[in-house]
Amino acid sequence: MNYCTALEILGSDAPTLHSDIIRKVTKVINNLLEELNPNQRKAVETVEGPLLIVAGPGSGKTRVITHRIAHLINTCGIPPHKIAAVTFTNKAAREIKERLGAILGYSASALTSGTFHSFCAMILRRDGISMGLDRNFAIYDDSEQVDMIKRIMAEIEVDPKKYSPKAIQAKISNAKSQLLDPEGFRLNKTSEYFDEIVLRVYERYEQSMSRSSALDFDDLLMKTYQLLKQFPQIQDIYMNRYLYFMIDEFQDTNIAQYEIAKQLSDVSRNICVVGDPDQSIYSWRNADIRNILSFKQDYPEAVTVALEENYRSSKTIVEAAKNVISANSERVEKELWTNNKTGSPIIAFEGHTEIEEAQFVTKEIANLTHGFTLSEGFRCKPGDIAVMYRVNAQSEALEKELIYSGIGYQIIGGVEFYRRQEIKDLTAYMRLIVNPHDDISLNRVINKPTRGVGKQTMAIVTKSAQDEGTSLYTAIQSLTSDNNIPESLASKLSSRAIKAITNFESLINELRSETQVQNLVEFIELVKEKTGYSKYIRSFTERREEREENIQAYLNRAADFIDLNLTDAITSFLEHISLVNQVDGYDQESELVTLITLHQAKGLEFPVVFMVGMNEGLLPHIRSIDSGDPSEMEEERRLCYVGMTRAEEKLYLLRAFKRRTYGGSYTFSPPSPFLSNIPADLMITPKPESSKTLNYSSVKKKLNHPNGSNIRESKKHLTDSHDIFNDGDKVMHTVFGEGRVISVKPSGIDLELTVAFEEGHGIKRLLSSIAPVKKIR
DNA sequence: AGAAGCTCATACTCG
DNA sequence: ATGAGCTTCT
Repeated sequence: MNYCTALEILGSDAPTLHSDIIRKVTKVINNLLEELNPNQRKAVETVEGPLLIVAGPGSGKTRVITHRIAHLINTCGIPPHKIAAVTFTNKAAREIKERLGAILGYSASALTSGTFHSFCAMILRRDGISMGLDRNFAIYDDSEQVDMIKRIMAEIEVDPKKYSPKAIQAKISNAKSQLLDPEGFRLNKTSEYFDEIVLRVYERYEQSMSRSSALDFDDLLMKTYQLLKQFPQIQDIYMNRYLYFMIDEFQDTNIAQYEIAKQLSDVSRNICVVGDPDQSIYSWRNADIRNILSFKQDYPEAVTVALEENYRSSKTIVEAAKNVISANSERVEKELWTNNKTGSPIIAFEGHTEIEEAQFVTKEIANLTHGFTLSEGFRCKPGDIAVMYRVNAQSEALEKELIYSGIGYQIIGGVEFYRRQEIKDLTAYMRLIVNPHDDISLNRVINKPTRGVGKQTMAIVTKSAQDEGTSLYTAIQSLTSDNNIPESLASKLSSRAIKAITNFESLINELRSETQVQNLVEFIELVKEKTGYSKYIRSFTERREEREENIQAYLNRAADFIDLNLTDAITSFLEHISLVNQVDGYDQESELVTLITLHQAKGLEFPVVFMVGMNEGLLPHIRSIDSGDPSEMEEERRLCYVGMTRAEEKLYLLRAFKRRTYGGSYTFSPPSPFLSNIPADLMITPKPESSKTLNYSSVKKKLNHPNGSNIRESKKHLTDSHDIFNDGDKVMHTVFGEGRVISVKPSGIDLELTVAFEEGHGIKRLLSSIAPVKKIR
């Protein structure tokens, strides 16, 4: 391998800066020089027959996967197109291809790599027609699934207040993940009445989805399974196509995914699964950890290789993470060790509120990137730092502080781009053009902008579609055709309404037969104009710029598909919209601090990791606590483990003494119980400085006036002559012992203190003049 | 038909 | 705090 080859491999995204080139090339060459340890080598060289690789965090899993594929191609002479590697994210798939290219010296584009969902979508677009699927099927995400369920509940008169549509969606999704169609669900359901309701909805749901030529995420899997099962000749094609099948993140696959993998490797039995039970964090998405046990049963001859040496993290971090995960009881004991140096201690800090927590993060980031830090000598770039949290809402306080301090960040997820209103609207138009029977999309845009198609009209159209068992589009067609019989539902429509829906029908048909424009971007522009959506957006006063920016960003993304012919471009673009996930947007080369949820952080690594919200109620999340299900608590612990093991050199575990729940009041927030599993000698706790609390309104001021003065307000709760009590003060009560002040508010001439006491005394309200309470330290 | 205003439940992790 | 979904007003 020389520089020239390396540059070729870097291909289209080749950096322009010389130093960047040197850095990238050095990286590529280093990959080649990487040595495999004996177990890694065994995993790479075991190519025939079933193989289970149990890979701890940072144990070189991706390296093993790519080297194994390279070994198959280079040493065993297997053509790349005979190999499939299924990963958890599209990003991971891309990474495998890139790294493989670096090893091989040429791009192995013939290799099939992607997520299960994209892999299945491909199979269904190609061969689903055998089972009656429309080639142009729409893919519904969970919110569209819920929309559909609500429609059905209205139709069969089930009260959505009594039975939550979301809960029904979850049940249906769960059934599908286990390959249970409505009949299968009927045989497996409990005797609870709720299950009876779910069954009724499920049956009708399937009909409506089919009328809309739509598949949900679970359908992509279940229909693929059914297709391969019902049509052995199709299974044959794929079975012989993929002689080597690899699954990454196996601990987070569901039953349907595993069954498909088995179908595809039925002949060769060359199935290699890679996973770590300790990093299983998606059971709520129906991932089934039992797949690992099933694998051993289904393939008794399977070779198991354990990768236990961690190359990623310091001894301190590995030790701490091990102690946290060891407290799980539903767990197979597993080794994890590292030869890395001890490194710096974990830094634990409790902020007074989440704002102070965020301030600590911000200040520490500034220190780290400028060379002055709590642990001496450590320096890094903003791009080396990630801040991780349990729920997206936690990013708010962080963002405000980061903006305030002028630190650039990239946020992964949040309100996902493709889930924004205007983006969904435009996408609905695009989908409707490809597949006019898509009821959910039609419903979404038929009156956006307003076209005189109101609730009344849609109720009649819907009724007609239900009566005839057709899509809304078909119903509109028949209601607007000349030869409808007088006593039909059409007679209930005013001539104005008939005209309105006729116009919409022609609009869609016109766009469907559009042949003037040649590329996707021009086409979307055309759709925007012809549907009146452009004008509609301009008519907004609220968030107008943001909406327009979003649409511009949409067009920019569409530009990636500009080289394809229009039909292919639309299909690929829509597929992309449905199947990309949030982590796919993560830019590894970015020089910005990364804000990310713990779930999304799986598979990533950073020199410096801040985990914020190490509080009971957040991690573990209150829902898992409330569920009373011990296995949910264990999953929260695994989530904590995943977060900790992302860190290479420095790990911060931060919490807040009290947190704002939502919008309103603050609640006392105990430390996460997981913290107590970390040996004290691995952690240091910096003393909080005399803190000035930056409140939100001052940040807002700052944001609105970027050149305005640096207003930092300190929040004082006390103005009169009593003893000074502030939020966060430690106090001693003669009966309840030590506690901490949560809030202080005036009560007449007195002060009412809300104090959280230790040792089970809980939260008490006290009057400062009466209660035997004294400030300590 | 459609906008404005109201109440009410809802508030995690996501391909 | 926010939005879905309902009611009322124009």
